[in-house]
Amino acid sequence: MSHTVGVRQAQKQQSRRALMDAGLRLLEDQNLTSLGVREVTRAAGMSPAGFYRHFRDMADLGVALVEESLASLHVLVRSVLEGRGGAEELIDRTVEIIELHVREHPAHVRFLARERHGGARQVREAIAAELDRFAEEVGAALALQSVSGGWGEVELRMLAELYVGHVVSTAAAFLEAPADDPEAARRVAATARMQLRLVSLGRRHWKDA
Amino acid sequence: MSHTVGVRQAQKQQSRRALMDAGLRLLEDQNLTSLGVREVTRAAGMSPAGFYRHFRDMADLGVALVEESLASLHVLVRSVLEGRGGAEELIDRTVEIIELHVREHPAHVRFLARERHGGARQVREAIAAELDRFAEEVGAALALQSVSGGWGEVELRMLAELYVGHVVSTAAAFLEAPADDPEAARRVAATARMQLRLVSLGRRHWKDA
DNA sequence: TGTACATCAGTGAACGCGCGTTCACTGATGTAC
DNA sequence: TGTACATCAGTGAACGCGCGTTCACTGATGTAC
Repeated sequence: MSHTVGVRQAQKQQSRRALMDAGLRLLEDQNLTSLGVREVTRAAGMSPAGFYRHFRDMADLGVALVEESLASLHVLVRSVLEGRGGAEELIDRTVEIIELHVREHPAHVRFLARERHGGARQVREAIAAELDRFAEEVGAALALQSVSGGWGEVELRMLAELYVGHVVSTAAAFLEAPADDPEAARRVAATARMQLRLVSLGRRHWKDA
Repeated sequence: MSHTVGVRQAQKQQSRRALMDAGLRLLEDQNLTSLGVREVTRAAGMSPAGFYRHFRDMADLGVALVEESLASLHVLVRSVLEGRGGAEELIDRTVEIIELHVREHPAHVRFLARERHGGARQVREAIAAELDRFAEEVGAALALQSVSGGWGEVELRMLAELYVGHVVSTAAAFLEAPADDPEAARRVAATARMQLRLVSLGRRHWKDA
């Protein structure tokens, strides 16, 4: 047998998960600033005092949720950037991945959209910092593409931010599409693809001007 | 003298304003769902019970704030759309107007950004409906431009949504730029202008493809 | 393997507090004559 | 203009309630020998 963590530590991990899962579920209908310690522990089947064995306060749990949510987003960004193929295929694939991500992690996406401009500074800053890192990563990937020949750092960054902003908008739009209306999701996808195509055209002619 | 409203009605109006102003101020640091009746009335210099002479509950006050915030946004959208001149001038003017608006109504803009994906459904829906109307308005204006010759309804709508999304992102970016760092605001403006230029290029070549 | 002690995740009771909402009221404003 | 009554925005007290946080505790798990 390989090394296993102690039973006690494993149980603690499990309780922490229960708290985070309960929090994430409750945050589908409310903001972090109005989420209560008793509310979360009740939903997680734990006594109120137990909360403090895991988190200093609610903002602390919020930051933990940011990390988790962004880790899953990171996977999305990477898989988009690693894509090979022509511009059209890349665009189709990107939109597909966004839609899939929203469908598989709706609570995470909703949490990020909600708290990105929410009331808890720590959480807001954690999200902003991570989105910034994404823009950097995207910028580095764009630099490698032949379409970006002769582009300066500032231009690459501006384009990267345009893309990141677009991903955020599109994810939010998928989230708002009612689950019982597949047509709405299809419209969101079609719009996102066209918008990416238009941006792609702009890129190709940027150095003509 | 022309007809004046009664003294009583004018005083009531004033109290309502005091409540909305106090609410807007308090909402700079927190979400609507965590804003309290007692908190707002305290800040407005009124007894808690007085609140109910003006609003049914907090969400009701929230909706009133949405209407006010979007009325001021509407002015922004119209003044952008009415602009005449070449593409470059239009872009410069648009970004200037966004920056000015954010600087003059920071609390309104912050409120909209925060509650757009916030916890109160009524408020969220009020904002979404109004942003939709903006997109429609922008689409109608785009249809009149010569660059859009031969564009279908769906294409115009997709472009309008791209623009509205960009305005929202840019406004949020201006908001996040520290007030004591004019260089940060200048960077946001420069990025926004470049992005609009890139989109503009994409538009011009859309029908070539 | 067994024993004696240490650790610490989770408990349950207790605290003081501010909350939302209701109620009968007050007194300035409005209205009818 | 003056008088008598109606309206109603805002008050202040009261209610029951759930909140966040603390505390000494319990008992399962971990560790040293």
